[in-house]
Amino acid sequence: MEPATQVINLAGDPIYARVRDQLRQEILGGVFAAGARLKIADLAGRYGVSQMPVREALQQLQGEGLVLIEPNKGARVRKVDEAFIVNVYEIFGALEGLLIRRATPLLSAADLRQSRAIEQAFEAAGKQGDLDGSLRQNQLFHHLLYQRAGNAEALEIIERHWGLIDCLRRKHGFGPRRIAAVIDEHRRLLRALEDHDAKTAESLVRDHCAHAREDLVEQMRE
Amino acid sequence: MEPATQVINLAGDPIYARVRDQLRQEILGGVFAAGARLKIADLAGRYGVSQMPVREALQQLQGEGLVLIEPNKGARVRKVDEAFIVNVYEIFGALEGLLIRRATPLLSAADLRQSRAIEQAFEAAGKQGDLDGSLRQNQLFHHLLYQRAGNAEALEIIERHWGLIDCLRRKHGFGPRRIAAVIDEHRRLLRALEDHDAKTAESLVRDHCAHAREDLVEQMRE
DNA sequence: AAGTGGTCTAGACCACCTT
DNA sequence: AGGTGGTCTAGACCACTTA
Repeated sequence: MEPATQVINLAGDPIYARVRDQLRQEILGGVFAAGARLKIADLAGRYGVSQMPVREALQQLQGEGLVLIEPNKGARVRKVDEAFIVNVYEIFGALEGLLIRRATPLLSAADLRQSRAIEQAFEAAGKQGDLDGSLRQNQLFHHLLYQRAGNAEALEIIERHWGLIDCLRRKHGFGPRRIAAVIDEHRRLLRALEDHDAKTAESLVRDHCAHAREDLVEQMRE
Repeated sequence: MEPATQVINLAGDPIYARVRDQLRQEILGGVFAAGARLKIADLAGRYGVSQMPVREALQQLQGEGLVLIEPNKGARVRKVDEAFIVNVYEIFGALEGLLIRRATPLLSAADLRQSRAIEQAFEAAGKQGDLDGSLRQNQLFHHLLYQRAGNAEALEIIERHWGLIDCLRRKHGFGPRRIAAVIDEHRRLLRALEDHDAKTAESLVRDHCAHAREDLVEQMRE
């Protein structure tokens, strides 16, 4: 437990953010068993910080669904198994479907042009096997479109869980044919958006989420 | 600003919970203007507590969408206007629709019996004009059904926003014919559930959310 | 260059569980 | 009653903004 990886404050962002990010990675990496107690004092010692930033990090991870806090009782690791991934992707499907449906009639020609540009950057990164670039461009692509729906609250919920899924993706990667499939799905989505066909766009996005989930679950099984 | 309502710790629950609940009520009650800075030191003084519980309360209210925090910048009140209410109810519609669809095939005879019993308690409270009882039974009714979907993460997101909507309901009440309409919608939902008709149940729940939103927005306009 | 206000630390306090 | 561990306080620290 004590071979702690010290948290160093290189950049100017708060310590609780670093603790949160590292703790997320360690939970997803299996350092803490499912259901294990996360004792604040232990974590504070482990990361070389005091208790408060740890508390804040735990609260934020609870918002992502990774951790469960009971008042006056403490925090536990929530099990990140297939059921959990399925749940998160079900939320994605429902909310991203909603957002794309609302966004479709509101997209300007400039929005569509920018989406195409980002999609091309995604394709370039994908073809080079640049996992990090792929994830970044992919998020940009979806974020731009969903933003136009004008539902900041729904977008926030999605983005809160996105970091978690990205973390798993970085660990497990994509399946051999998944990148090509994503490109195809993105292109079809762009076509539906250009036609202002909200219904098709919604069902494409829902399928997109379902396929992403299937691929991630499959990668995690290996 | 300083005629503070002291937070007293009557029961055994944490101070941050009380600060959170009172701050929520005050934000929704219009004590803090939309977009106003929420300075931690001010709030700490106002409630007679130190800064940390205020920070925690703000974090949780951010999870509900009521407050926006920027690291190293502070917290602001998010405007609770019609657009915000619409956004929250859109999230409800998407997620509750998902949960009832998943729950329908899994409901046991005992579940349905219990739902009917809660629904009858709701009707009794409604007919007596017991607003508090109505809200409580209504939440119990939905919670029981959604729980069976087995998506704890989605349920948590819904419940996190429920307190906020309840707070608005307590303030503005229901429209003259809304209680009767809710009873009708609940009964139709129960019938669909008994028929294990997930598709109908989902569309009933989505409509239910839309109608609830329309009524609340109308009540708030007065 | 000082001021404002968010963030962090150390330690006290207190709720809950065990004996 | 004692222990464990979550919660709270007071004040120091530091990031960001004004001039």
